[in-house]
Parts: sequence; C-alpha cells; structure tokens
Amino acid sequence: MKALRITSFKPAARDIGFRVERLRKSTFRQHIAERLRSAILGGEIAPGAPLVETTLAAQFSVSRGPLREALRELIEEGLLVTVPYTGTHVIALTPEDIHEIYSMRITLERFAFEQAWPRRGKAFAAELQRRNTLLTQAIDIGDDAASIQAELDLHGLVYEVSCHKLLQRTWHSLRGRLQLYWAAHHRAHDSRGPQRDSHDSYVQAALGDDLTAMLDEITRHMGRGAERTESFMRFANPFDHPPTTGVPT
Amino acid sequence: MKALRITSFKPAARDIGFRVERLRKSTFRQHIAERLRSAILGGEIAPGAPLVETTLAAQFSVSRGPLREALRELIEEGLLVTVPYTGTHVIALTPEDIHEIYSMRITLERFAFEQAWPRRGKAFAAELQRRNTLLTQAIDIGDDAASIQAELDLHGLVYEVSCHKLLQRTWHSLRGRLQLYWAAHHRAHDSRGPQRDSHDSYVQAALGDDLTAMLDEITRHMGRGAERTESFMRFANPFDHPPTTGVPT
DNA sequence: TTCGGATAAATTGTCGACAATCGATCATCT
DNA sequence: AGATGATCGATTGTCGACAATTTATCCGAA
Repeated sequence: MKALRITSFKPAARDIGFRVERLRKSTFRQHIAERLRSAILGGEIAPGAPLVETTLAAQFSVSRGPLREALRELIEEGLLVTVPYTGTHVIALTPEDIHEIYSMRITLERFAFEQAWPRRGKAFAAELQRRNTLLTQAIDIGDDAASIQAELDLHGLVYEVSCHKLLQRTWHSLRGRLQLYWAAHHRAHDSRGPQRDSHDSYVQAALGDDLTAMLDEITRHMGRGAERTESFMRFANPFDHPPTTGVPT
Repeated sequence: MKALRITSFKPAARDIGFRVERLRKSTFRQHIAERLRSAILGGEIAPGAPLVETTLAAQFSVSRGPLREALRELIEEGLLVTVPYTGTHVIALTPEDIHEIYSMRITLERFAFEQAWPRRGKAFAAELQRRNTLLTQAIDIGDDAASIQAELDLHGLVYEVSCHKLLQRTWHSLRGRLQLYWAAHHRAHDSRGPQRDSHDSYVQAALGDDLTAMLDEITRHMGRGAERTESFMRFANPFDHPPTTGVPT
C-alpha cells in the first residue's frame, strides 16, 4: 500500500514554500455524512422522510456505528431531528422557518459585505461576474439543481472574501437549510428556480463604491425572495408536520 | 419500573389545560454531552487539552460508542476538533477568533433587538432587571463562574424574546465559545469578570423607547468588551497552538 | 553524527451481537 | 362502545472485541 504521507514532518526541516493542507484521510463516517447531506439537500430524500439506521447501514454497506456518527453530525447541523428510541427524520420546514431563514440571511449578508467591502479587488470582481455568468447559464439551460447551486455559490463569495471563519460557518449552516427548502420548492411545482437577470443589480452594487447602496440592495433582493417564497408556502404546504421536538440542545 | 408516560395521547381526548413538554428520555450520550460541555465551558478541561476516548469512557463508566457520539456533537458544535486516527482536543481560541466572536455578537444582538423590540412588555422589563440584579450580586460576591453565567443569561434574554429559533440557535453556539474564552481568561489572571454596573446603561436603553439608541449602545458595549479582551490576549497568549485543522466541515 | 527505515505503543475506526424502549395491535373488563 | 392493560414487532441504545492508522522510538548504515 504505502500511501504517500505528507503529514508529520519536522517543523523546521526543508520548508518548500508550498504548504499543503493536511490531506484528510477518508473515514466511512465522513463519506456517509457527505453523501447523505447531498442526498437530503438535493431532494433525493424528501423533507419529513424517516431514516432507518439498519436500512441506511445496509445501503452504504457499513455497520451501524459509523452510520450513527454520521447521522449525529447531520443532526447537529440541523438537517435531521431524532427522538431517542423512536426514530430519525429529515426536518420539515414550516413557513415560520422560511421567514426566519430569510431574515437571518439579510442580517448575515449585510454583515458579510461590511466585512468584505475593503477586501474587494480585481479578483473579487472577476470571480463575482464569473459566478453570475454560471448562474445565468444554468437558468438558461433549465437545470434546477445547477441553478440552486449556482445561486448559493454566487451569494457565497462575499462570505469567502469576508475572511470571517465564524461568519462562514454560520452561513454554511444557513445555506444548508436554504438549499433544502429550495429543492423541495422546485420539486413541488416544477417552476424554474431563480429568475434570469435577477442578480444583475446585486452584482452591480457589489462592484460599486457605495456600501450603503449595497446593503439596501441586499435587503431589497432578499425581500423579493422571501415574498415569493412565503406566498407559495401559504398556499401549498405539503409538510404540516408533527411537533418534531427540535430543541437546539 | 413503570415510568409515567405522558406522550402519545389522542389529540382530542379530554384536554386538561395543562400542556407538558415531551419529557426527554435520558441516554448516556446526552448525559455525557452535557457533562462534557459544562466541563469544557467551565474550564475544568483547559483549551487545547487532548481528550482520549478510552480514558473518558472509563471515567464515565460507559463504552466508547455513546462517548464517541457525544464527542461528535461537541465537535459539530465547534468546541472540539478532531483528526482521524490521531486525536481530539478542545479548541484553542486565537486572538482572531475572539475578534470574530465579538463582531458577530454585535451583529446578532442588534438583530435580536430589532426582532424583539415590539415584543417587549412588563414581563420583559421585570426579567431584565431581575437578571441584572443577579449579575450584580454575583459580581459582589466575587463568584467568577456565576458572574459569567449571569452575564450570558442577561444578554440571552433578548434572544429568547425575539422568538427567532434560528437566531437562538446561532446565539447558543456563539455563547459557548464566549463562555469558553471568558473562563480561560479569568482563570489565567484571576481578575474578577464583568465590572460592576457595567450593564446599567445597557438595561436602561433596553427599557427605553429609542431603538436606534439601543443599537448604538450594543455596539459601544461590545466594543468595550472586545477591546479589553483583545488587549489582554495580545500580551499573554498561553495558547499558541498547532494548526488545529478546524474546517467547518 | 545524521539520515533512513523498521518496529512498537497508543489511539481511533469498525464491526456484530445483545439489551432497552417505543408504538401499534389486540384482548379484556367495566 | 370505551377505556385499560398486556403483547409483539420494529427501531434505537449499548457493549466488547478486533482492525486500521498514526506517532514515537530504536537501530543500523553512510
């Protein structure tokens, strides 16, 4: 076997200017967590659907140990809820949840722009436009999953540039819920995801010099999304689910 | 045994006006997670300290299964970091982390007040003053742990009143890190925690009618805390730790 | 001495089996 | 019929042992 080992070198011994991230050894737990996450977020597993450990373990061809640990991760992420001795199921988002997600998004993204504003540069501008192009293309093609991904990526850039690990972490969690909802939304009535050109003013403001205008744009932009979203949920709400017992711990 | 069972009643059958929360069944995992969390946050386990599964399992008198799951929870919460096949240790906060915590706090607490502002009532005012009194008493007695707890509780009220589950969840996570740092801080040079009367202007503004003034007060209040905090860390930084590899997943 | 590889100890990852608990079903009694 | 209590199947919680991997140590050769 003799896998290449990069970890554990003497600190001061021949330092090429070439730092490599400690390459993460794959454990079943990690693979399962990733796969399950994308399955949930991608809509392969519907919101509210129950997950049975033995079944999943069999599907992944592992024992229940690693599987349970992977579940524990997703539970703590807020994607799953569990009741001891009873079962685990994917969270079912309520209209209130959606409202909370959007209001939180406005707050976080405004903060992110305040942090990132002085850090913007040519690379930022180029990357922002690149991602916007990607989004537009995905919409034109009509690929729902790609559109969602692209929109999240577009909005994600400012968090990356903010250089604020805690903020990124929080966004990551929020992003998961948002993706979960969007996937369910699009699957429910197969309208295309984000509308074309809907992010042009967002991008333009982000490249401009007026921070206040940018902050206003965020509030306006998100407001539109929240509005469309909530009005939809008020009509068709396929998930009017039991208590769910989802206390933050 | 025959424990009393309140769960699972028919919805419409004789509803006494007496709602009771589904009492949570205790599993080892939960107990361990709680105990470990408080041990870490309380400073019993120092930041950066390694945790060995077999040792812990022996201390708690359980097998490694439940213990590992409890660890997984704390890892996902951000209190622990782990490297596969290598080990787990308590996070070591850097000055940048502290800075991030405080800036995030300002953003979140301002948002919380915006949400909670119309919901304030007599109960809110009474509770706020009660908690402030508790804080003052704890400081007068000189009980560090109680002071930290009291200050966090005081600031926590607005999140509770905000009725924003997502926000509460985020605050809970932030609160953990804050508590972790404060405990380490106070233990390092045993100065008393928060200063007396430092929250009077905060409480006063929270009871007033000027939201803008409140938001400013938050920024100012936190700014003071961050300043004291950071200046301390710049001088004495006992935790100048290895890479830590703490990617948010 | 210093470098390299083999070796050993410690720690985590994984597995399969067993125990505890829950929810539903059904029998029984008033 | 309605409520109460026992039974059963399904699912999760827990355990102990074994395998895989990392890290530190030791030994030998240039």
